[in-house]
Amino acid sequence: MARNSQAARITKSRAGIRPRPGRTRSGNGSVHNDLMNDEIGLDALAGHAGYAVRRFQIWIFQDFIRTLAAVDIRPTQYSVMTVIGANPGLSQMAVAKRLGIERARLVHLLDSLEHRDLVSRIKSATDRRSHALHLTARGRTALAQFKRLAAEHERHVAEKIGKENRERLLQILSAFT
Amino acid sequence: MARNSQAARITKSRAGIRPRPGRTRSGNGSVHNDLMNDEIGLDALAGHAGYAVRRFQIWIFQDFIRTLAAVDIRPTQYSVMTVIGANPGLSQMAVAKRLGIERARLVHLLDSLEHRDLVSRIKSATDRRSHALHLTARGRTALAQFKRLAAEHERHVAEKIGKENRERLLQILSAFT
DNA sequence: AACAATTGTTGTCGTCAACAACAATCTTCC
DNA sequence: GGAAGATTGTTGTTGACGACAACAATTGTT
Repeated sequence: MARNSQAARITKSRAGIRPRPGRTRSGNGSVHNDLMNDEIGLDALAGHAGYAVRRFQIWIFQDFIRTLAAVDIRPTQYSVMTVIGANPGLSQMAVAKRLGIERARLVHLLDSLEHRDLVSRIKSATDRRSHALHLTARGRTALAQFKRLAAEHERHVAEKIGKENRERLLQILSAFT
Repeated sequence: MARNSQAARITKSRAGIRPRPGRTRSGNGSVHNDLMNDEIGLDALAGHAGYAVRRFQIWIFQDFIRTLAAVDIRPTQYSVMTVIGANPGLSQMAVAKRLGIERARLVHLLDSLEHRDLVSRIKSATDRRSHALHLTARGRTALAQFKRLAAEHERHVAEKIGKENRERLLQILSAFT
């Protein structure tokens, strides 16, 4: 169903992070080509945190998606289930704020998870505007498996950048978690 | 022109990274609410590199966009101009590979930059399929200003996570640059 | 010369962030 | 107590972005 196909697509294009140019400059023998080696860079792109972070984020998400492809769970879905699992009864607003998701977006995410019988929206008795979010029984056992796979993904990260570097990175970015 | 309005939009919604919940759980007094404090978390979301990186990446891009809003340049546009500026004459394929962008996407990016007279596509004489990419005179002076603003953005990053942490992070992620 | 590969281009699809508008439902304040 | 304002979930739109597929023009290979 539409996401499986995408997961499959991503699984296909895989290997090292970026298809670093096997050969770089095409046949153009135009101006200013002082660097006759094969690397393009040395460019001023190094030293830009945003660029490195973006590339890393793409890599890490692709690995997450690939590692959890069998259960068809994407990072955002995982984070939603994790938060609900740890704090049953939260409203959609609360979950959205916690995860920095827009409540508009959460609607579709929950629709999907609810259709898969992983999460249930229970009408709150005290505030009839809001829904209390809970994992279903199936959702709870499923989440346990998701967490095992997520842990495997984290091991991939550690392999990629080093165990200590991963921990240092988590520490540096702890303010954003 | 369509992007200015978006930059303005982003500029508006601003402050600390995330609107951390002032009040958390809504009025629902439902099941399992063992934690009576105001924080939702303590959840298992800590320890997940991908989540922290995603949040950080969002923050850093928003700051970049905001800092360069006056010149209406987004991160991807900046990276394209930087690579072309450092390696004049590159083909679109070469730039796409270097930046991990699809060549299909680069077409629109270059269309935009070319319309703004920042970049020019010059038909290669040696390979008539490809275009040699160059900055225009206007593009060169513009890029110099962009780089000054980008440096200001980097200072924001350093303020946010600490100067040493920023450098450590750049070092950890250097493989992805 | 025939066939395969590459380059730029166009177009489609799905994800995602940001907004706006709306009905139903609290909350506040007079 | 009731009007005015705020909040919650929902629907829909826009734009940036990554992944793909198909195509014409051109180059490379055999």
